[in-house]
Amino acid sequence: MSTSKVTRPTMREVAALSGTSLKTVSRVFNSVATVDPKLVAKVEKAAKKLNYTPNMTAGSLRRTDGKTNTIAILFEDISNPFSASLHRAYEDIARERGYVVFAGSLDEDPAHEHELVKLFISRRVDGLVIAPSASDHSYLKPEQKAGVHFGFVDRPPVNFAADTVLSTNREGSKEAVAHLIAYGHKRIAFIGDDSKIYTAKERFKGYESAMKKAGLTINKKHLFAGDQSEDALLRSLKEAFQSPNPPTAIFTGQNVLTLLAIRALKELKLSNKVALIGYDDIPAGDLLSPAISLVRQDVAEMGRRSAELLFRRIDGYTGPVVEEIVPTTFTPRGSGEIRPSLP
Amino acid sequence: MSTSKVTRPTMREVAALSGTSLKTVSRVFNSVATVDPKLVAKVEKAAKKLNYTPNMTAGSLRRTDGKTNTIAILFEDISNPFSASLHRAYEDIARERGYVVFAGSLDEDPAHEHELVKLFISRRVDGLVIAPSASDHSYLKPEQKAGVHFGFVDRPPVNFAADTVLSTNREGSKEAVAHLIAYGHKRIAFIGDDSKIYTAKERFKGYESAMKKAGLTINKKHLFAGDQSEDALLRSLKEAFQSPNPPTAIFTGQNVLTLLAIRALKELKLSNKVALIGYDDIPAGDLLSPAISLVRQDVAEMGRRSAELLFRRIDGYTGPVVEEIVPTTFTPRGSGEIRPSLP
DNA sequence: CTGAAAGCGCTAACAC
DNA sequence: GTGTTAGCGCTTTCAG
Repeated sequence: MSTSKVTRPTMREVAALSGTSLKTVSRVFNSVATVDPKLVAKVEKAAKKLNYTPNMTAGSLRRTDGKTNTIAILFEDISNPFSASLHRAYEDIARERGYVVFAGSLDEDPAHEHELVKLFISRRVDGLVIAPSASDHSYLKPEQKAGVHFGFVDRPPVNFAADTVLSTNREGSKEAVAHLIAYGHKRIAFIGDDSKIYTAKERFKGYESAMKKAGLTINKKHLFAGDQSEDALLRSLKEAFQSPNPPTAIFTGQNVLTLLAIRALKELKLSNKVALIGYDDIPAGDLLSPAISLVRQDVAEMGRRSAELLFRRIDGYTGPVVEEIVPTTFTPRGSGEIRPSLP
Repeated sequence: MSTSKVTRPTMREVAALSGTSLKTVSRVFNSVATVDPKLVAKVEKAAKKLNYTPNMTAGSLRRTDGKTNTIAILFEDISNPFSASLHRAYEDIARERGYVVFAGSLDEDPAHEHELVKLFISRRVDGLVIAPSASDHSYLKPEQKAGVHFGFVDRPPVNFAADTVLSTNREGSKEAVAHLIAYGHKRIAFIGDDSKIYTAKERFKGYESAMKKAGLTINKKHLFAGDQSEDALLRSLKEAFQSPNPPTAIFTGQNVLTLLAIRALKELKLSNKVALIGYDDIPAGDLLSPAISLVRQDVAEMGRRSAELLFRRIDGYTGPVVEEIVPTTFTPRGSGEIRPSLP
């Protein structure tokens, strides 16, 4: 299979056809004001005739600032709703500035992260936002020194300094669990992600701290890790509810786990008996019976803030690194307001 | 705000430090087998010391095939689950080949489409996949002639020829509506997107054809367009159900509209009285009461097929343009199996 | 206000 | 096997 060569007109050809010089064409396409309108017209006519499109990559190669007007975002999985919403926020801000955005999925794999960062840097992106899976980011230091701008979102970097946007993981979780306690619950189960993940750790700490503050002891049998298979988790959840002194409420540390808990309660016919609050929004959560009470993150705002911090760096700002915290909102909708039905 | 200059080592510097030539360094980084292992080691050592990263954009500028190892995808809204799933499918196939992907949202705006296409072409992407909002794609012809490869997904191009992947919009809708009819429904409402959109038109045709085949007349008062505000649609839906001879079933032509219908039925307390089938998957659809019957598209498969077609072109294939159709699956789950409760 | 020459970082072509 | 020279399409610099 022969590989078809791309043939495109160059500025030189536009210059030749319009009877001007290469540099004049360059000026026209860069909107330099001091070009004779007559020449502008000639150039534009020739460009149109040849269907000329400037080659930005060639331009940025020679340009003093070296900018490619390109950023990259690296998320756990670009197809999950959280990542997809973030992505859109970056796109919107990028577009305002004529920037274009690369996206890649990390799948919780540090090797993956390294590889993608390298790939994007070899394309000379101006900035890179990461919701990291690697647990050490010192490998980015030379890149940062070389002028690449970094930002972190959802999870902070380790051994590395860059602007970061997080949400109130711990406080939001604490508030939710305190809410359950206020409704009379004493045996509250926690389902969390792999505790290696920053957000999972923080959310657990929130749960722990609310329990401690209320003088409640945590039953280790009521702690579930989401790093096992769905089936296994579903099974052990059901088991817990069929044991003596079962939990009367559940707090889930992430949206996929919330869906899992809903499924388990539904199968056990306990949906209206056991209270449930989930961290993170789930689609159609208000249409379920009962409607699901949630700790919601303002994902769009996180993206916007993070994008703005990144572009500020790209624009040359060299002030100290900042960490911004976007507040979560507790949204009672029914499932979190069920009172304990067991002693 | 001064713009910080990016300073990166070049092949020339690596050559100098390693005591070899520019070309040897190039060979090492392109894994040319015929380089003396001793020189390879020297080059690699120097590269590491300088933290050298090859500049792919400079490389593709000079390279004969001109490839940038970059593709772009243009979807309605990258944050919606359909687009996000497609996106992931392209990413996975792109990654296998060292390709990287740009993504952009069109927001049903042809001007937007033009602008983004231009932006991506100026970055010299090797291929471009569009789920189009423009109604005329003849503007792409010169680009195609110049060597850019195009693909279409979800909706076909107009006045333009390129590989296209669609799903069985019409047949899938027809099957769903026939299913409702088989359950005894005669007054079936249709909620569809703006009829300017290809998929909306096709899905309506499927509905129409099932109704016709069963000898049923379509009541225009039971046809709803999704191009109005959510509130307005919700209001007119409720009105229809409070009029004489209300619909006993609903078929919705898209996932957002399905959610809207669920909400309306819930507010009217008709969830268990009126049948509902939606086109497209909705998250947590199996957790609702009743669980929602759906016409599901195999989004990942659509993405995969489309990506493969695109890369085949990028690899030099010049055969005739193809249109591939990915079948939908009707999934009964409860809401579509409710029998008419009214005469 | 316009243009000619140089060169961004790399690969192609051809020498050695 | 290795190095030299030219040049991809553009912007910069500087002379006119």
